[in-house]
Amino acid sequence: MSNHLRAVRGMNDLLPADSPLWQFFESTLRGWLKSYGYRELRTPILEHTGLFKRAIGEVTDIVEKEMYTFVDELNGESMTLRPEGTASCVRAAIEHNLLFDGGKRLWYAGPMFRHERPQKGRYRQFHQFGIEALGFAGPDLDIEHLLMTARLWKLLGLSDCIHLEINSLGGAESRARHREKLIVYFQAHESELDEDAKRRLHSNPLRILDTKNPAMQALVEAAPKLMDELDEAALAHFAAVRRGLDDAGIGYKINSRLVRGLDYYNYTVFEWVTDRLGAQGTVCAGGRYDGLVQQLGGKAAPACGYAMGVERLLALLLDAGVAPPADAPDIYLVNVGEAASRFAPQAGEALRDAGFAVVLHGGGGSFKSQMKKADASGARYAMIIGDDEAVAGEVTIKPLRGEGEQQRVALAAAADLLKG
RNA sequence: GUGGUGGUAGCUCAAUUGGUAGAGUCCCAGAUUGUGAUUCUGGCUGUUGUGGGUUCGAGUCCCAUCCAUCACCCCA
Repeated sequence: MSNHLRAVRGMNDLLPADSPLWQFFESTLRGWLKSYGYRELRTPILEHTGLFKRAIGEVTDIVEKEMYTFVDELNGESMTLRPEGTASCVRAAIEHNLLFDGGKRLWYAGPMFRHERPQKGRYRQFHQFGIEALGFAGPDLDIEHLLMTARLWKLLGLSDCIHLEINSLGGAESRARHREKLIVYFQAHESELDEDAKRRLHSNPLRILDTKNPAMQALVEAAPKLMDELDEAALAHFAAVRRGLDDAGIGYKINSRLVRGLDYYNYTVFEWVTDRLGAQGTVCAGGRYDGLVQQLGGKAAPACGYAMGVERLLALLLDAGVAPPADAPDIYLVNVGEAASRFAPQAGEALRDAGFAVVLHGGGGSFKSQMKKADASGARYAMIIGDDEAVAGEVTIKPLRGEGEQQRVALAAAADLLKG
């Protein structure tokens, strides 16, 4: 541990002791996704830098200072490790004409990369799971996404600690109008702005609304509201989304300051947040991005989607005391002696043929130490083979967990004995 | 990227005003020469995150650096 070889900062090893929780999470997701008819899309982890600049927005923090961008020395191209999943999905959908016969429901999962200062729930390589519904207009897919996430929290047992916040950003014209009014408003109060706000005044005035500075709360409260700029279509869309939530009995809070960090969003945006993870409380977030497909060179198509942070959800599961059982074989095969060590692999294969998970003791050792390993493995049964069993073609089966006597039987009868 | 706190055995932690680094657990062996999980006995494990400095002497004080953590920032 004291040597100089370490993982890169902010990038973590996932150890065998951690993987049962990941596997529980992933298998829960697979069943849930299937129940909504979503299909997996896998894209490369590396893309041309231009994709993210165009999709996410040149002046966002992600593009300005958080991307792992480098020049491929072999051909001079600028490459970027993906900081999020939506851009790649849309790129792939356009490239392969996935929308030629109508809308598509897609999901993806995998590592994303952002060069941020690590803290709990925020890593430089982190994992996202996300959904994109491409080619669907109208509020029905927005509603579907909110209902399905609510169902997932229930499946995971997290409903009590996650709550929903929604907002509508309206269309591009509304946002442009609002932006101008904001700039005028904040310029009139420039002396009251803090450093961050001054910096954002022209680059991203919407984000000033998000400030946590208590001294600016009153100023922000009185700022022009985006909601006042929404046109009829946007208001109707938002009303329909809210009605869908009401119909489903899902509680939510309208947060007029909720703005997403990526430029491509319009209309509905939402975040599922928790108060149990400190500053990194957003566990799932997304919204509608009707302009992105066309913006990236495809035929215009409406779309919406969301992503969730896997590490954050796993932290919540851990916090909630969810602990899937560790991996354990059905049978641990103890073998002592030369004849036994030749017979043991055959016995192992025979039991695997019958569907059992069998760990063969390796590396020799005394009978006693092998029994200790058998117990520590978590196996339900120890299968014991000594030289006398081996010569007779028999095995001794000893239950390690419950009651029951050990029995010695012919190998051919062992599977039936264990099943009965 | 900015500021605060912290790093001692695989794990959880201890070490009086600077005086040769310790316990539990884990692991290994034995008590029981073919029977685990309990008990008893014995044993192994460290460049005190790393590199410098002050000092007769540094886990302890100083500087730098790395990592973690909390907040900011950002966002999943």
